[in-house]
Amino acid sequence: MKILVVDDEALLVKGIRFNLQNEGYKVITASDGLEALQLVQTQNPDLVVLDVMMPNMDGMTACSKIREFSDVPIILLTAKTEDMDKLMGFDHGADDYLTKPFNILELKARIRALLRRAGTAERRTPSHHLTTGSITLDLDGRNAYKSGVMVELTAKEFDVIEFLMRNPNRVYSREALLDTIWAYEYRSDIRTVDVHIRRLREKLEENPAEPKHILTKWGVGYYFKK
Amino acid sequence: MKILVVDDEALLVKGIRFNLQNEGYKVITASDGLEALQLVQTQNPDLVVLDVMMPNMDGMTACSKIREFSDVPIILLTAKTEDMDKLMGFDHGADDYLTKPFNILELKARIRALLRRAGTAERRTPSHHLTTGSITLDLDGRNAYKSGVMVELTAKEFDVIEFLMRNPNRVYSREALLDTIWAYEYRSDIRTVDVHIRRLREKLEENPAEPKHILTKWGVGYYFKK
DNA sequence: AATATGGATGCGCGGTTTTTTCATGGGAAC
DNA sequence: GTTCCCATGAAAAAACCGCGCATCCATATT
Repeated sequence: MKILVVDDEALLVKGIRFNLQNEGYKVITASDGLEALQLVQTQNPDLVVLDVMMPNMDGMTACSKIREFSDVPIILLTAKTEDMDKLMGFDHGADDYLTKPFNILELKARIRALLRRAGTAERRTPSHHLTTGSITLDLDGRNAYKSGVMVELTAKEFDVIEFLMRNPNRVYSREALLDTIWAYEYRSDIRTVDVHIRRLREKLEENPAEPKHILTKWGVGYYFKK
Repeated sequence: MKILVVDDEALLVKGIRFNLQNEGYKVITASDGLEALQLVQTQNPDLVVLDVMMPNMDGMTACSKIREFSDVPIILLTAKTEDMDKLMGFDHGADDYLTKPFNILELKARIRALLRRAGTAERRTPSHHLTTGSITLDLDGRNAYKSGVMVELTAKEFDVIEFLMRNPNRVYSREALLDTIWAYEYRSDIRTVDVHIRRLREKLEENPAEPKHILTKWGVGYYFKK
């Protein structure tokens, strides 16, 4: 079981890490919301402990954003009880809350409870997502997430990346892509595929010039590397 | 249990907050009727304590307006016993009344009683509402509320928005909407969907030209963003 | 029965966004 | 070094949506 702990107070994180590792959990850490978002995406933890007060992106916002693409159980930490009130009002999608300073035993108990619940209880509305590395497709909303940040895709762009991600590590010629994705539409120029690949790289790759997932097979076509 | 306390006398609010928090309740506050209306809408408290004399919108009016879209228990506070007589005459939908100055112990007792009663009553007749942001659907009355203000919807309009709000963040093509909402009726023109979406935006969005919830997914269809 | 009213539907124009096409330069393969 | 092949920028072409307005239809009113 892998737990992501997010807080900008290094000492507190160190303490939690020590305690949870003693309990047999794997622990990864982040010090702000943005980092947290990326780690949830790339490391796929089984549970997240998230502080509310943080630089870059606060815990509430991070929580909402994580919920856009993941159902991982989340525990929010807050410093004051008054903040807690505010927290409870809005639906950030957190599963549990804890006020600082807290008893480490209580945190451990709540983690156990949540993991048990997540393991048995049926998920809320089963969300339809497709994830590889830092790229996630939201099949319902027809959008993508790059390191947890939403990226809007056009209709054709989505069709192309969905097909490639559903059949990873497999090379498709431009003709094949036109046949499957453009199907019975007017048969367009073969270079059209290139342009869509370019747009996808611009939107989804960290460095579009050196793509890590949306790759070219020279003289053959394109493929999605998992 | 979350309680909304509404009064323009800051000192009194502070006192009530202190006492109720000691009792283990979460407390949120407002200083006039308008603010109260919004908080009931967005924060969904379990009980409301409402002063009658207030700027912007008095407690009686606020009470009536809250009743249009919520069954939350309400306790009205009034300064003079004479006003109380008047109050009792009209039906504002309040559940209990208290004359200032009151004993804090009495307020606490009445809150306990109301919450207990609501706890059992709610299980029998759950109120049917669907809320996101400033938009609320009244499933029984088949009307909508925009920031607490009632908006009349026609039959088809209600069908469309109800379906979209029950399945938020999910894109539906016009065909899919016609199939599910228009079901077995005569299959109308695909543009019909556009027109209903337009009407809904005019009625429910703050700025219909820049909708925040009822959104278009270019080349695909429409969706309700939560 | 005739008329009025309000909702649902159909159509087309104009502006916007997406998709496709095209030209050019730079890399990869041999 | 030569020959393909692909990436990139720009711009044309096509597709699509929003909106006003006309029409159809059902129900209520007189």
